[in-house]
Amino acid sequence: MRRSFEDMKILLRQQNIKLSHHRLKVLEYLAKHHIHPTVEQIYDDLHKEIPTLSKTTVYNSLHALANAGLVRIITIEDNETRYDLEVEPHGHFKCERCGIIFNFTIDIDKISTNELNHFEIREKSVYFKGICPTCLQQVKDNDYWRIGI
Amino acid sequence: MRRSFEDMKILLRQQNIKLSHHRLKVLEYLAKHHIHPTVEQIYDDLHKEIPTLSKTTVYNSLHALANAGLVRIITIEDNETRYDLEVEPHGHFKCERCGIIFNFTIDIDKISTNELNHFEIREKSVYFKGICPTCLQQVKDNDYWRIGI
DNA sequence: TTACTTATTTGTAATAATTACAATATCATA
DNA sequence: TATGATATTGTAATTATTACAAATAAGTAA
Ligand SMILES: [Mn+2]
Ligand SMILES: [Mn+2]
Ligand SMILES: [Zn+2]
Ligand SMILES: [Zn+2]
Repeated sequence: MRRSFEDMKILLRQQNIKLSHHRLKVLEYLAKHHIHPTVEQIYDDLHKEIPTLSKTTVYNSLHALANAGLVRIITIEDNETRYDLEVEPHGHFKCERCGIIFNFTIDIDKISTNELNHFEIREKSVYFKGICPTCLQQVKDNDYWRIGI
Repeated sequence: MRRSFEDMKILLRQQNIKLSHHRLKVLEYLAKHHIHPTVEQIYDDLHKEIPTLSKTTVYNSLHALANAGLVRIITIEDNETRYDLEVEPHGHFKCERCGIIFNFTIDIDKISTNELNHFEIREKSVYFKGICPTCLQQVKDNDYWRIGI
């Protein structure tokens, strides 16, 4: 249920957010790489293509896109913010060994919130941490258990 | 279902974590102030009592206590880490206006995780953002709606 | 107690992510 | 093409966290 690139352009136009070259490149990057990238990753990769791109512009673009509701900001670790084009509610699992962030579907409404009746909820986040299957296998092959991860 | 101070001391001794004066002060602070404080808050408040306390020690103590399983690290915003003595699973609601973080109970196991069957889950987090009842009222009294928050 | 060993604390410096801001470039429209 | 508004850049500032070595405190056994 991912939005098409054209739909996103329309959304941006509706909200009077200019479709500047760099913004579209950032958007395109997110659309191509569903890996919840960091600013660093986006900047490093795009910089190869667009040598004049600055990191500030990546930040600016992501904030503009987030305000427009096209991009979701994911905070799992306090030392890195990650960005996601998928704005439909879903959970995130971060592997503590390889760092990859996986999506998983959740029925967010099953989380009872009767205690929050008088709160206005604007955003819901669910994230898990642990070890992914690939890393579990590697860990089994070696004996890294001893060192904790 | 909060742990008693004595129980926590026993846990620390079991794990061979020394009950140093400063660590106990940090622990005591968390026990008295269930406000999910930042390092800054802990440091500022304790520093009045213990003028020789350094911020590094607050970080060290919190990490030691977290490793011992007595303290939970909460990452909601990427620019501030918060700490919680309550390690039983529960959700957090952060008010985007006043910044207060509220607890709420969740039945974490209701979140279906069949997609994560082959993952080893070590930690689950649920947090919401929005506006708390107090702020909603204040906002209604004024007309801050216009400015978005 | 004392001497010795080990862990903690301190203070400062380094790191790293993000933001602020002013100058410059680009875009949209007339 | 000219004009005004917005986007982008580059740099500097800010801020949270970590690294590290020296000083201090705590723990232990004689
Ligand atoms: Mn995602
Ligand atoms: Mn809590
Ligand atoms: Zn992994
Ligand atoms: Zn509030």
